Amino acid sequence: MPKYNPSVIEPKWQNWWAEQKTFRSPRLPRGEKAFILDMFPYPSGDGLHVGHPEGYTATDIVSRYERMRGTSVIHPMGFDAFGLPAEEYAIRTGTPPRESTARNTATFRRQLQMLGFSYDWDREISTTDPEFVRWTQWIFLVLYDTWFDSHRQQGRPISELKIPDEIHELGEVSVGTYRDSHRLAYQSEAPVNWCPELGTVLANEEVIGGVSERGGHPVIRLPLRQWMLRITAYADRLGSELESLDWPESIKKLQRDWIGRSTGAEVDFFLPAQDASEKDMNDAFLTWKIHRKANGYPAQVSGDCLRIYTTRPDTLFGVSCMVIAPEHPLRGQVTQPAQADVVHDYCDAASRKSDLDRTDLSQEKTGVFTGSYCIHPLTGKCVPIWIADYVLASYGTGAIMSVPAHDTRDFEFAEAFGLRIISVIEPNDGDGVDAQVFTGYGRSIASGSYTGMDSKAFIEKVAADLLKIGIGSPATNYKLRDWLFSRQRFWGEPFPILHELNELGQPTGVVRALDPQELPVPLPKLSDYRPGKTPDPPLSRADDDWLYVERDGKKYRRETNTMPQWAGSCWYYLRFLDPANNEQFIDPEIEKAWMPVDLYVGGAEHAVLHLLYSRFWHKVLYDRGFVSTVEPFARLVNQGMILGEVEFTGYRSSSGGWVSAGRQSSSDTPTKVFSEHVEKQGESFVLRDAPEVRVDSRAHKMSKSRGNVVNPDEIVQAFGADSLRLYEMFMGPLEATKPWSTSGVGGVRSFLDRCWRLVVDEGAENLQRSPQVTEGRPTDEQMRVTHRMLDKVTADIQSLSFNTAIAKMMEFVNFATPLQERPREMLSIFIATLSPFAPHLAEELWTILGHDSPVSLATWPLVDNRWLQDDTIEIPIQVQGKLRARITVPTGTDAKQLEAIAAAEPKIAALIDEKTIIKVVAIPDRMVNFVVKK
RNA sequence: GCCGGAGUGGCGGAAUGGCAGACGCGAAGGAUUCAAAAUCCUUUGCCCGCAAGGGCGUGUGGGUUCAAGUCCCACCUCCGGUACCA
Repeated sequence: MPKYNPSVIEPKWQNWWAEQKTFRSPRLPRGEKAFILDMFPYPSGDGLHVGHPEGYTATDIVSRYERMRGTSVIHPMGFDAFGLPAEEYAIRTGTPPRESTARNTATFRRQLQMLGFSYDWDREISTTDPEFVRWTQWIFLVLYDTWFDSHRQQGRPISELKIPDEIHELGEVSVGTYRDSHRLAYQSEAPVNWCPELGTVLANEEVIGGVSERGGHPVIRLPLRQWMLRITAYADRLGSELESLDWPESIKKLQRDWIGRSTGAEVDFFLPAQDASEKDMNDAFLTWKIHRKANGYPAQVSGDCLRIYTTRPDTLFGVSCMVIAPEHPLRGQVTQPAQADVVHDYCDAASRKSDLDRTDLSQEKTGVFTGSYCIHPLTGKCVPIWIADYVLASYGTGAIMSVPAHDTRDFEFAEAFGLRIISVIEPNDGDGVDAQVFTGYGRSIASGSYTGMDSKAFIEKVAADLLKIGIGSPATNYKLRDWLFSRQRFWGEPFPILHELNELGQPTGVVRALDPQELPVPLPKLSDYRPGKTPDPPLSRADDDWLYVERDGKKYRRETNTMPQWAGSCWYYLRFLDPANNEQFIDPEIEKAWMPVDLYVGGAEHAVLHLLYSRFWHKVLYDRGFVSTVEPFARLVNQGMILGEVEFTGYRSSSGGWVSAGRQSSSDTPTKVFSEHVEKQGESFVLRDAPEVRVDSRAHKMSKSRGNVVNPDEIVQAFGADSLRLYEMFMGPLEATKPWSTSGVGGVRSFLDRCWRLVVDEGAENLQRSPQVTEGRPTDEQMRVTHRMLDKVTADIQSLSFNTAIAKMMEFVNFATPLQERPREMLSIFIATLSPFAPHLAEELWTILGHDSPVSLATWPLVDNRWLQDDTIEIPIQVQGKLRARITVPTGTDAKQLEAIAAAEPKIAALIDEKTIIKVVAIPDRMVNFVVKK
């Protein structure tokens, strides 16, 4: 009784593929190439999740299909093993990260291999391999050695940075400082996001709503020396070069919004001596204006004015006050003695607020008056200066002009402190008139010589006017901040950087990059690798042997921060192409031949992290001539999330009775209800035994705490890898979020059983071909069904519509199962078509059908178009757009004939009899519609 | 609040503006079996009807069209993301 037994045939073919190196890719592609890439996983301690195989199966199907079409395919896999998840696991289980990572990686590798993915395992990489780390560090040196030429919009070697004469004159140290201030990798001492719970600082992108993206821990602001990457230099290109990419629009938009380019104007407000008389103030203001007109708008602000950034210079006449951030550099200068105490208290409180507090309390605007005034450059009027924490120091100039009539936040601020609200824009035609605050564009009122102008024209003109008199300038700003690139954790790449020490062992502030030949810098051996409660990195506890080095007679201390999780993933795709190269990070010939990535599949959660960071690195490598493409990932597809099985939830009150869903309060306990106790009533589900009680029906995210996590190992054991692969593709569109259903896996398993029985004689003693498999020619009908299936599956693979491809193959099996004679030729086409989806079963059946070489290397069957057409076709006939009858006509029957045949159809004839036909729409091979007069 | 995405049978889901519900799950019936499992076959959107047949149906309300799940306008609900960026 040879039944379909995946637990035998799956390992058998996996071993065979591994031994034969069936999926090895050539060094260079021959003919067409396809670089098909998955987002490589973090080998966490929990093993593979059913979400992983979804994208991996999709790319595997495409890879196998492309290979069968004769394309040179590179389809690699590796592990992103540095970083917090692995390290947290290591700490939790008390094992050194390298050991736990090795173990977790082994589990992931085993699970991936168990699913029969056609990776070229000879190209496997891990970001933690010293050889990989070496090149990650090398790229850091490239970043360190690059400055951004904003005129050319290009990164260039630091040696090509022109040193201004006045800097030269100041000597070596100043030249060094000048260079350092232009490098793409630089150190900065600024308030950063410190997460005490994780024991590290985090990048902006890793902080969401004031808490850490990973773990949801609170984050506070702390000034610290950190390594930064100047991603903001590339902001324009990261935005504009998205255009050409075949990515989901939603992801492009997410990136554009994150970059957050805005245009507007900078305006300087004159800051007079506060104790001067009104006349002196006016004189000083006039002198200042004359000076500005003569010398133009200065690039650097001096202390005699307050510079603000606004996107709406057309509201300049509606200013009621200036607001500066608590951390603004002019804070001390503008704070009058009488206000010093309140200002100090306010700013002190603001600095100690966590980001979470700042956002949480966002409803109520707070602030303090400084006691100072500045002078409006166009009206000459005095404007009070306030401090408020709703203004961010890190954006624009850290100061704004507050226009309560036309900005919601300014309005709230003005309301809270009773400030004047001056309306300067009238809506054009009643849009938004009833709102308290009008933030739209319209016609200017009470705006001096600009009164009556259209907002947009105003914006252009005033920016130009201000530039002419040296008081303002058009300006562009970005929400994107420079990338905080260092972490106070153990499990990451050490920086290839040395800090010079003086005779006393104190850092001199001079930094020295290692030579490429000195790489990799290994991680030191530590007995305690846990993060500290303070920002002092674990690496600072390393032995002196590691920590201190001597070069050219000078003593140095190594950088003890490590790189963040994202470093390795920024460039791993390149290393896959040339994983063993120990001369260079990649051979340019290989890079040119394989790049860019033709299909990149992964989760949407990386939309602004990994995908933005790696694009940035890639552009730097491109500018420096190390890679040949501007963008790394030509086509991106996000697979949707797989939720847990649908659950019904009822609510029980404290007295034990049921509470209808929607009416429950937080004191009622959610209770799981089994589906057999539930029925549908109208729009909602209710308890079968108590129909007045509604229950919620919903699939939830898989999580350990909910206990709805599906383990791929168990599914493979119960149904086989081919069933898991097929089910995940059959659930619905790749990009959709969809709930898991174990009985659905059973469904595709029985489909595979049916495939097996098409070929194998289950009644026989031994494994042998079913006697119903014949050598004869397929009938015309069989050819039609087979080629139509093939045609549909081929098209669906190309559009990644795997669910409908599988449905079509199921239809084929439904057709073929009752056949008493099943030509081998027909079955061979089917098995070849099935093979990218269920490769193990396909290999086995292919062999049983008598083929010598594996189906994985077979040629994708060619669609014969003559089988796609029928001789006759059934056509719906409508009257008044309603389906009334069907007729069968020869394919290609023209409209006139079609109309005649349709009108003659008895039922139609009865319906249109004695009625006036106004119009007949007859479309050959489609439909006929009679429009009649009532 | 803002930005995405989605609302189609009991469920997952199909449908170049042209026969709504392909395919699968579940359910019901039958064949096979001593019996069960497995397998095979049939039915399965809702309502009226013994039937033939008819009516109603893609979140709601309008519109465009000979024809709308699909296009346009307004709204509702759910899911996901995001939060003072001037």
